[in-house]
Amino acid sequence: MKITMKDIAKEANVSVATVSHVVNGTKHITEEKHKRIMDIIRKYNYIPNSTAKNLRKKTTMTAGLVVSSFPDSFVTEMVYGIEERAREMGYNLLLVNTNENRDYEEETVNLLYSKMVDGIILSPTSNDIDYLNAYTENGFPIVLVNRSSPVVKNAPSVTGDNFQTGYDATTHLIKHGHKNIGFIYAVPDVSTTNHRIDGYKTALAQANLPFNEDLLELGFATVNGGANAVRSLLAREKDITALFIQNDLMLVGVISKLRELSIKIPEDIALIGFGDFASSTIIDPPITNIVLPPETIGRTSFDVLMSKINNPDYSKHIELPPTLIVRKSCGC
Amino acid sequence: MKITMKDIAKEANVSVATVSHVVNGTKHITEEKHKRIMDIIRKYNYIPNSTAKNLRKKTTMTAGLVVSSFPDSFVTEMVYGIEERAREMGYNLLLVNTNENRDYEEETVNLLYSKMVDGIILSPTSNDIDYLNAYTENGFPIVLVNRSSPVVKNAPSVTGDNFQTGYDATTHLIKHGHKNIGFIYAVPDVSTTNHRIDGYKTALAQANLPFNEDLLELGFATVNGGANAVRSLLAREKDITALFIQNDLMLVGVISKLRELSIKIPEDIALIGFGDFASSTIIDPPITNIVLPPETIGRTSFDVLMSKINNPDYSKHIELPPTLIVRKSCGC
DNA sequence: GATTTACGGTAAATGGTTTTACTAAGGAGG
DNA sequence: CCTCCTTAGTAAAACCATTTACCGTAAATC
Repeated sequence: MKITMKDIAKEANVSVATVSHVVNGTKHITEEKHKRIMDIIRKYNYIPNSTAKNLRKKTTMTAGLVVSSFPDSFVTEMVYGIEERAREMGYNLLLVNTNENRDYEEETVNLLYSKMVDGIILSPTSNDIDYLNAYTENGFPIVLVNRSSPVVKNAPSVTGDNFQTGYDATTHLIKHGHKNIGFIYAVPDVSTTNHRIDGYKTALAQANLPFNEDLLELGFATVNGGANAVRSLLAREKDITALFIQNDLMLVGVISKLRELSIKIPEDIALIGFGDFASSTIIDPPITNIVLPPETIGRTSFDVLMSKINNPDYSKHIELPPTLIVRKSCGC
Repeated sequence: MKITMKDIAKEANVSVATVSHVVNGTKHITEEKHKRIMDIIRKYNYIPNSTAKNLRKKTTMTAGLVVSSFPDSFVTEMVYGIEERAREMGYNLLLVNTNENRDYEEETVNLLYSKMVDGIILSPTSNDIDYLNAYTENGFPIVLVNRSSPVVKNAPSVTGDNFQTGYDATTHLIKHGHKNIGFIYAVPDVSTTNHRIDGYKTALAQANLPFNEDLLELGFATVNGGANAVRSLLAREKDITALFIQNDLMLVGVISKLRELSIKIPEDIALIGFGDFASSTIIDPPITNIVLPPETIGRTSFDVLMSKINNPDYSKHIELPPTLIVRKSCGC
């Protein structure tokens, strides 16, 4: 049978209040009683019941973390950063992966709310998440991470600067003389993709190059997804000389497929990938990537959640800048 | 202000018990009252407080997941499997990464216990975890995953068959004529490493080859860690003709370093890696890996936790077999 | 017609803690 | 000696739900 504060109090011949004060140091208790109580606590290896404590204190020191595409490598690193920062701040994390399912996301937020988490860090499945406003407008702290959404009010966000990401990658390829740049992506209708496409378009426009919608290719975020995407893209658009690929797994598929088709990288088709994964350096040719800092995004988002919890008016949209890591696949 | 069952009851002119019965379907309530109550619940968007519920019911539908080396790719896939299975079973997961810190692991188990999780899935930092027995002997459900430990009683485990992993990889290299096989690993004093070394030794013994302790090299589980490990290993042992590397990041470092030293793979040194990561196929030469199924290990471990929760006597040690994925780096 | 049984509903206890408001006792100051 | 603080300790309320035990009433059974 589980031992409670009441049991300790009884054995020590004091009130539960006194035991509570000893446990939490909320009031000075005479040396003698303090020792007596502590001895009994240790004797029984008493561990206070946080659930009861949470109920009373209306706080759980737990945050919800809702991600949409675990275990994508970017998301994984981000989760790592969030978990680490949470741990440093004495918080625990309730992790849920929605697998890009919007309805399940909504259910999950409900569930986490009912579990009385102190706040939620959410990487939404889509832009269509106005259900969140019911929470945020009531002052429940929610911060958007990685992906943002224009429809939700009163929720700070921490993301990469995806416009700049699309812009920088595209501009770099344009500088190499490319005019027909394929854009391969994995998730439609989310800010990450949309903003990168905006950046892509803007870079083209600034170079007086036309935007061709057919150069955009959606695929699954897997190796095969990448292979299939590049196959159908190349079948449709013969003049492509460069590819900007938004996902590391897809990139592997793309490379396989290009080799299979005896298309040389970067001579025939230049490549820029997204996200710095370890083997980029040892692939032939070494891959040029544009990267955003997932761990920093994660850590920052937790800090923002803390700010939001402590100050309901807190409202910032933080965008972290990308870095282009130039190697050989872009033709440099 | 948060709305409670009491508020609903008041507005509906019924007792809280009745509201509870409507919410949980625990008793039949007349159509008319049922509707009246449900309408009010919807009107206020009432969400029951799980903390109060948990306190009363002594169960939280939440499990603790304590991993030691997130975001290692194997562990990440495993976490994915666990999370997915938990979700399917209506459970939530409290995720904590101990970063190979044994003391923090102990603290964490305490914390999770106090949070009244229904059980814990733990990937321990070391073999030295007898503190766990205080929990398991009291019937608190703990299952060990990925790594097991001989000192903890009454805790089922789900791991890969690491003995076989070490044995199969080594045997394969021996068949290619290799006699001096380096073994590069990242974590000392854990079952995964120890069992693989046992398998390595057994394979050597069966081939009447001597075991040389100096062929074992410990390094950090990073790209640089791999590069450093292979450098110091080769400086010490000139005759090495094959390497078995336990970690994908280290493998990348090893390949970089070997190329830097103009050592050809597999002609000069053959390679077997652990774990199937996507780019294995596009690296030159394609990497031969021995793999264990992290997602299945994860899913299974959650099922085992369910079994343990429902039956305190449940006690199984499940080991999943490895598969050798032969490509070119081993010289095949 | 007497006795069960079923049904709908509720009061109150319960879960384990925190926290407020109060008491009693001892000490200081005048 | 009286008053005023301070201090150590405690009783009880609060947190928000679930669940047991019970109470009428009406229907069913013999």
